[in-house]
Amino acid sequence: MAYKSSGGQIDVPGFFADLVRCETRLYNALNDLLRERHGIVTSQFELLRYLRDHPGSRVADLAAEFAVGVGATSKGVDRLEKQGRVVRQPNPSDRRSSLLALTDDGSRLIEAAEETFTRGLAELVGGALDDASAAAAVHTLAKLRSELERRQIGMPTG
Amino acid sequence: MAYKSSGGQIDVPGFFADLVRCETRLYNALNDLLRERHGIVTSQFELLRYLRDHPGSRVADLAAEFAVGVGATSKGVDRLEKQGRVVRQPNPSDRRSSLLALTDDGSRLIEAAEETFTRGLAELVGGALDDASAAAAVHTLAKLRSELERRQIGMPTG
DNA sequence: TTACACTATATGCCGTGGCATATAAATCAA
DNA sequence: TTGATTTATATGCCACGGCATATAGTGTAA
Repeated sequence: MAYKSSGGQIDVPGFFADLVRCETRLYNALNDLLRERHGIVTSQFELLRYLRDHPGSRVADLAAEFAVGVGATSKGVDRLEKQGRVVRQPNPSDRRSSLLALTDDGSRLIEAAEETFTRGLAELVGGALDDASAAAAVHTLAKLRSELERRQIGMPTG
Repeated sequence: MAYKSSGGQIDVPGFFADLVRCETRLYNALNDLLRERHGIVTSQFELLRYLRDHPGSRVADLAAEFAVGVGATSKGVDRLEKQGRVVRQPNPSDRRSSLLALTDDGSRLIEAAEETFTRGLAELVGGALDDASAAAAVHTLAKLRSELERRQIGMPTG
């Protein structure tokens, strides 16, 4: 296990490897669950959930939140719009952009999918977050995230 | 920040969101660094490093390590082989598979790239892993990873 | 108003991964 | 040994993201 190196210093590459492997496996497993029961994948789940919680967002807002390129985000919205789950509404104060919102169908979908997501994730993570270190781990990851966001690290070009 | 919910229980969905966002941004930033200086991306870096540390691995070993489909892994090896960084050697005990190894060029590349990777990552993560919670976070993530691997969670179909 | 820079989004081409399938080889049953 | 099953990898088609570029709209300065 990647924990500490001999000197007691943190093994940062080992931490990164663990981070990536956990993310990959959880994402894959949640994809399977959500695809089977609701016909969406995790990235779409996250996008829909964000729109539910932040109606009227623009493409650029989604791109910044998820650290994904604006072009890719636009295409992702296209797909959800084509499926009738999201609508682009004209932005009265800037005609270059649209304000995004869920359709009724999208709203129903996200409510059902969130149930699947929350339960599934809890089961996947299981007891691994129950020990004394877990709260500290959650705190550290939140801190790392906000530092990366503050420094705008890892934002794709377009 | 996703830390704890009001009841003191861990906010697992919040933890997952932070995990994914950290992974995305770090991966993106490391892609930029490695692409600019060595012409590879992070997934290729990880594959080359694994082959350096586990020479004679097969495609299936890489797929299991990275929780990536076997087909995708095969294609990834194709690309690195085409670039002259990896070779497929006949497996004397099973002619269906090949034993993979780095070329001299691949060896030189991974040594140089590891320097970039390690320094870059340390700089990206910065002080976010220096506080008292950090060791606990590293420990928790390692534990979660080994649990997911033990339960074979998130392994793609093919 | 007109010209020019800037911004927000959309689109095209490419690389990469998932999944289904094909193929070859190994293993097993008889 | 032969035929059936399983295993390991490779390949084809599709979904999706990065990056470069195109297009439309905004803001600014003359």
